[in-house]
Amino acid sequence: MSGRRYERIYAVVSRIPRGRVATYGQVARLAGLAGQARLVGYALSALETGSRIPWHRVVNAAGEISLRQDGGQAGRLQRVLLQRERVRFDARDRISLERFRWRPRS
DNA sequence: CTAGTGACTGTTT
DNA sequence: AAAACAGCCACTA
Repeated sequence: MSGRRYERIYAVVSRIPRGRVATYGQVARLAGLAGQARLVGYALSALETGSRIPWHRVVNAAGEISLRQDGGQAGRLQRVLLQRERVRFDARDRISLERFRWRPRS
């Protein structure tokens, strides 16, 4: 099912702590796949419902939730899951990366 | 093998 | 500030 690249991506996403978010590009870089942000989105879309991977902590470079396909259902779920972790959204439905971006040590 | 697609992003209009 | 463009590459048909 999952290739080597997907596993690396999942391993990075799993390290994002509660109350923090990472961007697709950031996850790609940390997984050793610089410049392949789209692959991260592709890998997350392949996750099954109920997966243990904290997929909801990954947002786009603008600090917005990026889920275009599902009519907004999963997007609303992602927002709720993040708000439960006390991640705040502004009036334009954006998260301040300045405040909530995960900054792993080296 | 080729062509189309997409939970993206940095740069340029 | 917002939209268009051009790279990016695994996956599917």
